Amino acid sequence: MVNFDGSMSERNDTVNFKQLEYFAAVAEAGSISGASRVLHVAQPPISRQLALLEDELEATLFLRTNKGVELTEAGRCLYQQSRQMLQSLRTMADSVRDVGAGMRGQLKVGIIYSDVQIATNLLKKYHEEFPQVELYVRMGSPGDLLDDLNQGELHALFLRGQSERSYGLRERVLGEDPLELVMRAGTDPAPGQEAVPIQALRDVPMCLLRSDDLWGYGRDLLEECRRAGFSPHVACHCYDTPMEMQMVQAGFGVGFLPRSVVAAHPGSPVYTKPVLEYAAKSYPILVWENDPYQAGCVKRFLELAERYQKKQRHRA
Amino acid sequence: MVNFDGSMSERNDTVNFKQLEYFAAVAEAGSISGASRVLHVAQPPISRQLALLEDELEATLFLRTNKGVELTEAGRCLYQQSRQMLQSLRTMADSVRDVGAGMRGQLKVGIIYSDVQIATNLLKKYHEEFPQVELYVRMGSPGDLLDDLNQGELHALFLRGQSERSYGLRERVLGEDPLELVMRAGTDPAPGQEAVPIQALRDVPMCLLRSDDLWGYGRDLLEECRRAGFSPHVACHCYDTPMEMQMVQAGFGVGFLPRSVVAAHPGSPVYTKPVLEYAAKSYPILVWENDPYQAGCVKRFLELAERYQKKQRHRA
DNA sequence: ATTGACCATACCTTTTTTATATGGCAATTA
DNA sequence: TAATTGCCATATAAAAAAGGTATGGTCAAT
Repeated sequence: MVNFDGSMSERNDTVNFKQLEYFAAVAEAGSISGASRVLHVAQPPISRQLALLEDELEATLFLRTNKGVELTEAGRCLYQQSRQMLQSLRTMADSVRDVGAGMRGQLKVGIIYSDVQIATNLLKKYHEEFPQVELYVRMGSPGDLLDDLNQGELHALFLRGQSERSYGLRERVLGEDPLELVMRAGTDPAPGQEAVPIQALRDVPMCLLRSDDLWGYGRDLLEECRRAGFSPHVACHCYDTPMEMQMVQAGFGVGFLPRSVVAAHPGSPVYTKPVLEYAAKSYPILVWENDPYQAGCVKRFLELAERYQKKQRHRA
Repeated sequence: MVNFDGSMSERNDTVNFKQLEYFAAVAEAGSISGASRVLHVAQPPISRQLALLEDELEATLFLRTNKGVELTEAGRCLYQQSRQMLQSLRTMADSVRDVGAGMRGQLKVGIIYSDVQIATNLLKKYHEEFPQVELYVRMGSPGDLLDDLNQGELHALFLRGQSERSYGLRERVLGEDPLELVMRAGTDPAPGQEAVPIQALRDVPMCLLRSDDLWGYGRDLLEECRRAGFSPHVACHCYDTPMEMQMVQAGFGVGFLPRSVVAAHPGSPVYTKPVLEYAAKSYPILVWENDPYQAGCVKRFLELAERYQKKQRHRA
């Protein structure tokens, strides 16, 4: 059949994967009828698709003999390449499926210093379940991390919340952690005692997180002191938690931090004591964007966090 | 539509090339309707193929918004890979087309020493016209080369034929070359003369190709000498032409070779003279298998050889 | 409130693919 | 020599897939 413009009326405008599959099966079976048995497809369709492929490629791919077919040079050239191609097609499909299911992908989380322990615990569990997901972790101040979250550079943050305080985002409380005074021998305001009476802080220099960021652990303590009739001297305003630890350790004064932060430094000369009259708590929370369409691996991570929290609650 | 076993009745069993093309177009256009304008296909079919692809890959590839679509993580994963895939599919098709047309592939030829010049001339022309074909050339004795040809390790041979002698294969005479005596000053049987009378060979030692191979150039000369009433002394039977050249040059005796072989060594002390009464000729021939199905590049080469021969004939 | 741009669905038509039936060819077998 | 067998190609009708048109829903901008 020839069109009025002289061109053959084959409307097969590009090579089809099905044709490549048939072709490869024929090449491997050594005959069309053999391939038809393998593919569970009748012989004529394969014959036809092969002919279409040959038309499309303007080359004879097989020598037809009376006991099968044999690859020509062009056929061998196609066979080598089509095997790779079919292979990478399957690989591609699998990897997309994995990404869709959250088995593969990228998970980017931000962590504040106080949450390093709980975050790494949770991420460890996550990694055991989804080892193919690439983890990106960064540490920073709550403000910086929230900026990155808003710009979509991070998927979730480990922060601290004051009970029900909210960031206008989705969040989940992961646990609780008493806030305690941090000190070392020599700066202990109540040596030998289990807890420190708040009045003992009256003339003690303090090292606190600056409270002009989102909030520092010290702000509520200072307010509590004012209610108790005095305003302690803040010897040092720290921009971050590890620095506060260092200053306390260096003897600048008494700090005020979640107990777990100090507990994470076994062997350190620094230790904590509660304030006798003031049982404040800090809540590690996981914060994420209120995106109705999260990447699969982020979903899986948030689900894991939910299970984790449920378990913690039952334990308590 | 759900089958009785609970599975969805989608019969789309593998990713389709067309689906990838549509997908890539949508990703690039940023909207389905945009892609439909680019592809000259209505919007609903693209929408449908996209849905099929998403079903097949068990992943949402695009976020549908009211002003277009946006790639999800799985979509980005697919896009990166599908671009490469589409690209290499086209490359593959082109390369197969090239092989089919004889523009690309492998051409393996065997050459006997006497034919080096004519062979390299012809191969040079071929290479200029088909620079992408990889050439494989080997030199050897006619017997070895014919073995390789029969085993399919070589596509064509440059040999010498005695006028109408045949190898049971296809062959084409490429030219003609007078057979002459080879000598140097000191072994010249007729110094100062243009041609050597055959009787002058009576007591001259000769260096000839051994004649137990397919045939040596010397065999017919020896017969001619016997007809002339004498049998010359063969000082040295040479297994190959270059060795004969060396022996002649070393002064072992007089050789008998195609003139062009000696002419290819300008500056050599060796030169040729015809036998006065005996004007034998050697014919460079191209020999190939009588294969009804030659690789494209071999066909092109044989066609070139035909044109070359025609031109030579016209010239003569 | 209306319009416009977009995507999804329903439905019908066209194209493509498949399966069945059949014929030709070459090699093996009776 | 004739028959059989296994192979591929072609013709044709049925099934499947893809395309086109019409239409409805949603959201944002007018």
